[in-house]
Amino acid sequence: MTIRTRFAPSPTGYLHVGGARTALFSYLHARRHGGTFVLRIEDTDLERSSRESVNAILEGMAWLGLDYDEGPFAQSERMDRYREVIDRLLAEGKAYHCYCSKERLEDLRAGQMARKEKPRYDRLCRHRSGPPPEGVSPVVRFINPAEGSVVVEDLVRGRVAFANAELDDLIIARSDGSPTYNFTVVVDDYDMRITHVIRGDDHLNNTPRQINILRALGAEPPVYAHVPMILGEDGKRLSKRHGAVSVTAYHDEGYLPEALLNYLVRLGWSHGDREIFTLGEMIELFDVANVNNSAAVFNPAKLQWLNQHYIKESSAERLLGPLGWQLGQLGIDPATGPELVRVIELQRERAKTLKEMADISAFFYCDFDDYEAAAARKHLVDDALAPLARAREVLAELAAWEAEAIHAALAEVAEELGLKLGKVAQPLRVAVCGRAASPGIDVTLELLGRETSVQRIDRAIRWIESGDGE
RNA sequence: GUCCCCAUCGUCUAGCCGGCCUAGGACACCGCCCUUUCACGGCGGCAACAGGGGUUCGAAUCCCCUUGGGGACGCCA
Repeated sequence: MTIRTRFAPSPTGYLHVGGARTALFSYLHARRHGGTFVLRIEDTDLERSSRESVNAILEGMAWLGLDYDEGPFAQSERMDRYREVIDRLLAEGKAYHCYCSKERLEDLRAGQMARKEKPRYDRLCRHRSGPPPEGVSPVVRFINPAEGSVVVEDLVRGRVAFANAELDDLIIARSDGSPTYNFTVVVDDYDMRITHVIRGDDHLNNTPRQINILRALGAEPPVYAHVPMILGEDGKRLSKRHGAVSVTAYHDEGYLPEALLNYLVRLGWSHGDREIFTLGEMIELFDVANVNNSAAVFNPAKLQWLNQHYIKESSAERLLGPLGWQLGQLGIDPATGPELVRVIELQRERAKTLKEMADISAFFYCDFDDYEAAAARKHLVDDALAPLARAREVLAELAAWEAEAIHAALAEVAEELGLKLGKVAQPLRVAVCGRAASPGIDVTLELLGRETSVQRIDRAIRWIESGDGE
């Protein structure tokens, strides 16, 4: 039998890193075994679902490169099918109408909590006789076995047993007739012939209910694998207040999808001491059975390290698109300055994100407004006037405008003035970049071009002379 | 509260079918080196088996309890 996995997000927001990780695991499991990866949109809650969220999820998946073989299927388009199965369960006496009001249900719950019991439906309507109450649209409840237990043989958790006595008759259709989550999941996984359900830990408790429904339908349950949750730094479930959690936010912040994927796969899974995996390597090595069983704290610093790693390892061509996009966000058109590939080669080891790379490379393409305060205070001082002026003269006359010649010229200026190279290079750097950090001053000047370099040196000299730094 | 799950450095983890562990790697952090700045790189350092009982010649590894954390308990998914 060929393996079929699925990712089934509900479109109530953006693709979350937690969701992305379960998607990745499901994807890897399918790919690893030459199976099929299905994408299903769980939008039975029309109130909270939106088209924008669906698009955001699709975009996130595409950016990460998690391609699916079937779907996206929308549950909202399968309502007839759910209705059909509900009717069948009703007809077979495996489900019943419940007329209990929300108020009664709330009171019931409150009373049980007060008695330190687990809140569950008391099955009043299951044993109700006589004509149905007037004017009440009932919900449909599934008849859960009252005794015995359900054993889940979970691929990551191992054997987990739940007593049926802990479960109640859950609602499978609302009073408006629409089906609920635990029911649609079951019907879909069944209809779509899903063999392996890989999902978040938070669904482990739903599993026995789903298995019971599956059995009532005469179906064999799939294999389950419940992967641990991702927590924030405070140990609480990861959410927006922990910072960026949506996949697109990471794109916007200048992360490479390969870095996010690599980070995510190492959250709960490992292969010896290895840290770096390409998607292809993950497919080759990943095994859900090796997924950890404890929750993991999301660590942005490590993600950043991986991102920097991939920035360093990628070809300059690979970074062209993403960096161009970042520059565009700054209102810069890369065509107006030095060749982007050359800039990338100079900056790739100096940035943890592409956004940062755009920030520190902007000066190549447009004039900056102000000098970085600390840098100017330290380097654009009276003592810098002489080296700046001399460097300006020499550079303006330089025969060949290329790094080697520039370096030689600056070294000569330093020697001539009896200064260390740093005393020449640093003021120059601040003059042309606006900050005290940049690639080597020689290549920086080369890429910037003679005209711009000289202009900016003049500007710095005027700035010092006018005492703007005082 | 009830049920379910989890528990190795600050974080991700290796180890987990017991001895090779004076517990390994990575991130972060701290030093040193390289150096025209910032990075990169190199070298070194700090730092953990939650606690208590068992089982055993021997436990991070197996069992139990405690504690701590997470999750579920909805006409949300």
